[in-house]
Amino acid sequence: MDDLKNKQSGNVSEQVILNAARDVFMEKGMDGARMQEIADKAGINKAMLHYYFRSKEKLFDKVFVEAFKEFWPQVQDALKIESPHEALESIVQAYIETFMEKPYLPNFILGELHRTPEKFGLLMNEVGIQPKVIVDFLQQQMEMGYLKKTNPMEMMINIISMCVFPFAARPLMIQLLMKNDEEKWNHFMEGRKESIMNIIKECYFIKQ
Amino acid sequence: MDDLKNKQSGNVSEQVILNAARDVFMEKGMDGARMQEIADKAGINKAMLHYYFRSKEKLFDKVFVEAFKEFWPQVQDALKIESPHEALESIVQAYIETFMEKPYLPNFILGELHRTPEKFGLLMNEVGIQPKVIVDFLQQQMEMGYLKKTNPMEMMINIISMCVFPFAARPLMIQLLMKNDEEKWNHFMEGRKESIMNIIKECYFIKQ
DNA sequence: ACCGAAATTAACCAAATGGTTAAACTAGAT
DNA sequence: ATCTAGTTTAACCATTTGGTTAATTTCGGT
Repeated sequence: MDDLKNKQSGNVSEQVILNAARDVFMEKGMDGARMQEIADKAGINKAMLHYYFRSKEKLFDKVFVEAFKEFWPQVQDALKIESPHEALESIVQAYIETFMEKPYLPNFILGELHRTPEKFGLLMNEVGIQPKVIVDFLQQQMEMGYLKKTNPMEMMINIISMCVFPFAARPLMIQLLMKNDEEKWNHFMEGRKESIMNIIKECYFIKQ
Repeated sequence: MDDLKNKQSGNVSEQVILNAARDVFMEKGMDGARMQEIADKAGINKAMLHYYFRSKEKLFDKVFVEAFKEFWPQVQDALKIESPHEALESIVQAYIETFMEKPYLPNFILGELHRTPEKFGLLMNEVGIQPKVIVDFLQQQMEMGYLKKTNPMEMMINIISMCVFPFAARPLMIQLLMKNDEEKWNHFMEGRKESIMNIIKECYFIKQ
């Protein structure tokens, strides 16, 4: 009856809760999420949520940090590549592929960012995020003559904008541009990896 | 004592409520907003909200449609200009300037978009929004040889992404890139009107 | 001065919601 | 078998929240 309930090992339940919490928080945001819904999705009693994570806010923070940790390293790793072309290609790929797998993530982060901007800085530190690494990387490449000399911050914002914004506007795009065909959107985003690289090449790489 | 209370004229109170509701909904979103806070900000009794707008949802919808109506026409008007260069410049300006005045608007819209994607299509119709007009415009210009022949949808997404995304990520940018200096961010966005145009020119205009 | 309709308020209500508690259960150690 | 510490649950609680009601006020028209 109570099929695969894993009693003995406490940390299993903890992970079950975190998974359920991630799903619900990602979809509804902090304000829209309900502890009961998380408990239901985890298949446990609501009191367990508080037993493992004291409060809704604590649970949310854990989910938030975990989500962030899941995607930022991929961006950071991309910068370890020497060739600027490959590095930028990796960044574009990291953003688009990570978010293709977790389409709710961008809006989740952006929403939370507006809800509690103060808390955000602290959490960023905890995860060790420093957008300056991208700016610095671009600046270096410019100074070494591998990229056109422009404003590196502007360049970073442009690249991230083109990668991330479509995810933020995804439901709108699917409805109004893709005639409700999700697959069409996925296909579009697949192609964008290359098409964004073309823009980057045309605008930022030195033609020879 | 009760200074400038405007009793008799119903539509005045109605507008007072709508203004307060706009402020609160924009900042907190539908889920985070509280009817009491709206009433307080409007300086009236909570029951008045329901007297004029039946329910929270009805009030929210009104605010949402009104907000949308406020900015979309500016985008649409920009397309009436013949010269593609000036038209695109107007679009970039319309987005950036509108959102500079209402920095919460993008996140408000994007958040709602994820909360109730279904409702969104209906509201879009009510306001008369049709992103296809931009795509069509670009396609025309390409066929007439004024713009490079590329995927017009992709081009539109790129332009809108570069214009709008920084607003969605505004608190993050201010904290991590601007050292909490909001004015610096405003200055950055001022400059972006031109810098985005440069990208557009380089990638999409035909060089002669 | 008075009437009636619209506007406004205080008090109230039911449901939802985050959180708590005390008791019961589980499993490994002795 | 029993003890104990960690786990799980049902029932409960206080507060919040959207919404309602009935009475009162306001004000233009007569």
